[in-house]
Amino acid sequence: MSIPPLANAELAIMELLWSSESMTARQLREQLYPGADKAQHGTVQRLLQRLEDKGFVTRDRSLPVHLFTATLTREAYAGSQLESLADKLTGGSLTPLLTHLLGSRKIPRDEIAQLRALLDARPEEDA
Amino acid sequence: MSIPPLANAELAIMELLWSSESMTARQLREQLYPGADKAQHGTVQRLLQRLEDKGFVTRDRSLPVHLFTATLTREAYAGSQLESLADKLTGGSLTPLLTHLLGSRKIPRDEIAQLRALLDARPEEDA
DNA sequence: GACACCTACGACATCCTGTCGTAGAAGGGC
DNA sequence: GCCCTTCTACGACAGGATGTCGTAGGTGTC
Repeated sequence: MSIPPLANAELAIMELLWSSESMTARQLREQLYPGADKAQHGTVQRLLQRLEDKGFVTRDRSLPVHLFTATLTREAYAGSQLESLADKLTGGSLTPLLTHLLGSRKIPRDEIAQLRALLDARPEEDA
Repeated sequence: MSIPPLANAELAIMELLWSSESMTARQLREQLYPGADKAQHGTVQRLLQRLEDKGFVTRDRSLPVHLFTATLTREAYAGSQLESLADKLTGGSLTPLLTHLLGSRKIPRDEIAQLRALLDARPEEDA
């Protein structure tokens, strides 16, 4: 169930797919390599295929020009990576991760309010 | 300021250093490769040197047998990795990371209580 | 039929990681 | 003083992941 991490170029593609439902390889290439004339066709294609192999994107093969879509939301991916991090470093517990950040006050106040709201939205668990 | 991630073997060494102030290379080797007689000397030494190059450990060179110490606490490392994750995926904001986990109720109830306590311990930020 | 565009995929250079082997320095026992 | 053991320093290497490119082959349009 653990979702593998994405490398930079792969993540860049996912960012684009997350921002717009589905895209063709050409659209992706134009976004990622603006000045590219011919060469980077293969690069984008390769990255997309590897992302497909890893299960991060699906392609609609019924069209002559495939349409690529992300299978995970950014939130789901981010959440799974957070989970991996917690498993690897703090035995799955989130508290130690946040403790340090809160202690060094790197978290702005409105973030804290949001987090509190998140916790408050959960079902009650007293004692 | 971003702290690079650690690979598995490197992390294993850091785990040991985090658990006991400082250790010699021999102690580390005995923990990591219990049955090893001769070979893995170099491996541990190499890993330690690379960790030193990256700034994760310091060694006391004044002794004939060097003493290795972690320069970061586990919490600091974990926090920085969490920060990197947030920067890379959600523009530095933690809320989207936690939203998904909370929504899929992967967080046990006592964790939530701890998190709430963490937030409550912060200086008040009303409005 | 010719051309343009697409997909599929092999190949490659590069980097990182974990591993090992060897060379040299330092200390202890006799 | 000499030898043996243990340590450090570091070059070298295999494997995997990543990003890149090039080429072969299909499909559509004019």
